Amino acid sequence: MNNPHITLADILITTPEARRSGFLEYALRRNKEAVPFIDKAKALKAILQAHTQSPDDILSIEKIKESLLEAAGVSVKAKAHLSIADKDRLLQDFIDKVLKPSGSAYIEEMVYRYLLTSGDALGGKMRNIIGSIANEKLTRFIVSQLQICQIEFTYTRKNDAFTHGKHFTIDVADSIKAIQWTNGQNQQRLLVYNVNVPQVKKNIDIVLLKQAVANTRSDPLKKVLADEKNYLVIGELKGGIDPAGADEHWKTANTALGRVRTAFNRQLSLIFIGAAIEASMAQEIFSQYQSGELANCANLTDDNQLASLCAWLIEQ
Amino acid sequence: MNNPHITLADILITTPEARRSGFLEYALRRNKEAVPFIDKAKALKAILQAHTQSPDDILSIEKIKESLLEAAGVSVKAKAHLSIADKDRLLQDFIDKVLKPSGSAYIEEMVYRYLLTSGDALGGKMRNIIGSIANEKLTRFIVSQLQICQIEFTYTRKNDAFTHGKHFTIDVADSIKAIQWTNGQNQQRLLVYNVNVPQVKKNIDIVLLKQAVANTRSDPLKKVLADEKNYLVIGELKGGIDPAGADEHWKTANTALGRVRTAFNRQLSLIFIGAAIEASMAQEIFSQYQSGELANCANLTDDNQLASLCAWLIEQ
DNA sequence: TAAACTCGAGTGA
DNA sequence: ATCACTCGAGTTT
Repeated sequence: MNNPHITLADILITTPEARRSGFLEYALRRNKEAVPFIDKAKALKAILQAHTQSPDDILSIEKIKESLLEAAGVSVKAKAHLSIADKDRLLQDFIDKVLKPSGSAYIEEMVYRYLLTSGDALGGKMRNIIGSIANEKLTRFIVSQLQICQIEFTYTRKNDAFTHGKHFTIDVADSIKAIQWTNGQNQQRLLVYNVNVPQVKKNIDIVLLKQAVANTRSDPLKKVLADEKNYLVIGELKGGIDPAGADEHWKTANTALGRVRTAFNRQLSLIFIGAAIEASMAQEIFSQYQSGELANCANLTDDNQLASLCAWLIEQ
Repeated sequence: MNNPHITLADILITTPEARRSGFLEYALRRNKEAVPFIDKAKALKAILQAHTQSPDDILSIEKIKESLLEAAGVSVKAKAHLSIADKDRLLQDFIDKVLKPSGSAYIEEMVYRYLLTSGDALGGKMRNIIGSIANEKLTRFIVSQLQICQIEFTYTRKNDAFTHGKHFTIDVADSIKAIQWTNGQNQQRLLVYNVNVPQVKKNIDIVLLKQAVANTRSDPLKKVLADEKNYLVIGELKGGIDPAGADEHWKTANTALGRVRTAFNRQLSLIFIGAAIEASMAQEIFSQYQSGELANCANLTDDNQLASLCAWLIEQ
């Protein structure tokens, strides 16, 4: 029982207040992220007003072809899977069946449709942002623990060389790829985020290794990752606050952790950190924690739980 | 090896052509579903034009308060988790920081923002539709098998009484909740979709039982579901075509199936049907199929695989 | 209401 | 290009 704050399953459950606060932050951030999408829609409108008199003119403006496709309901993701013929058909259908019947309102119709697709895109973007905010919060707590314990550390953004921890500021926390330190027993420790673990051929959110590397560019790190003896901790982090997604994403995490258990011949510590934890999954998580299948766990919205987990992590 | 079409893992992999076709269908359907969202935006614009002269007038129009909140970036889902104070704050911020600075373009700004949120909503709606289309396809293949085998069956839409299969038409396939028949060995069979299995306290996509019920209203069905001896097959169905979601959703399905294995004291047949199957997960699925952990499996986009699975299913 | 279902919009390695 | 990560927009029971 490595986390003194996890004494029973119910403690893991996310409070309504944490949920409220999470959704509020989400709405505020979403409004900020909406601006460029709104701007692009306005720019599209301006181009259409300046360069078209009727729907038939639209196809001839090369620079808005992609926007036209998006207005026709095709996401950037979907585009990659469609053939040229599919896209041409969708465009022509869109012009004939949607824009032309709108008469003189064809510009408004196209911009409105474009915004619908943009809204879906904004939603996708937000989901990624929420994930990296969770990562950032974990980083802040780990760094705080290192500082409290007066452990010197280095960190790297992207795949650059390591910078001394004394240069660490809150504004770099969102781009940290790896942190390195020497623990109380004078052992090298390397924490890497979102890295492909070759033993499972899958990316893992949190990986703690017992080797130092000069940088996280492919080769030196790959060599360390290749040897399963170098692994200390592997963890899954789920930053989403939506209770409706809680069990869904825990099921995903659970299979991901199961794959690690199967792939590694030696036992290593597995951890789970989630922001949306509901009663039923709290039982499963706690049960795995009690049996040792999970070495540690925490609710990301509970500072005490998270701090305890980080304190444990840097001591491994 | 219950499915003669599943001879090796790679056969389960979704073809690029099936993917292309899936994304094309998706785009066409999305454009149809977009219409009411576009209409609501136009209606909102009309109300704003008719009843407001400036952003300050908006709050006084009670009937557009929810739309205003959505324009302010709050989804219907998020609304449920926010306090009145949160929502008031978001509304006021939206008016002060977004609409007022737009000057005379405040109506356009509000409608554009509303459309962004609507686009996310449309995306959510589409995801549900894709799921029910998959269910519908499975129903059509099962009914076809029953018809081919000249097995009489009854079906129920929603939770009504059962209707004789001779009344079955393609247009009801999307609302079938359960199908009942008597198999070759004169045994009662009941197939139910999306039903809560009390042994795991979770909903399961596909459940085959060996009891008949008069209707699928709570009580008679609940009694059958309560006794684990009545279960023959439990299955997960994943209708999504996006390869990026394939492993994600297989991981979810895998934990769901794992929960069933753990919860049931007797062995029962577990099956998996997915539309997006990638190489790596195909190996895992096939491996479970070979070991018997999965009794059957199929790629939803492959008619032969699906028909074979359905032929096996109605013989159980 | 609570709980957990639907799945692809992004992203990056 | 390939693969598999981010998570909440809907929905139902």
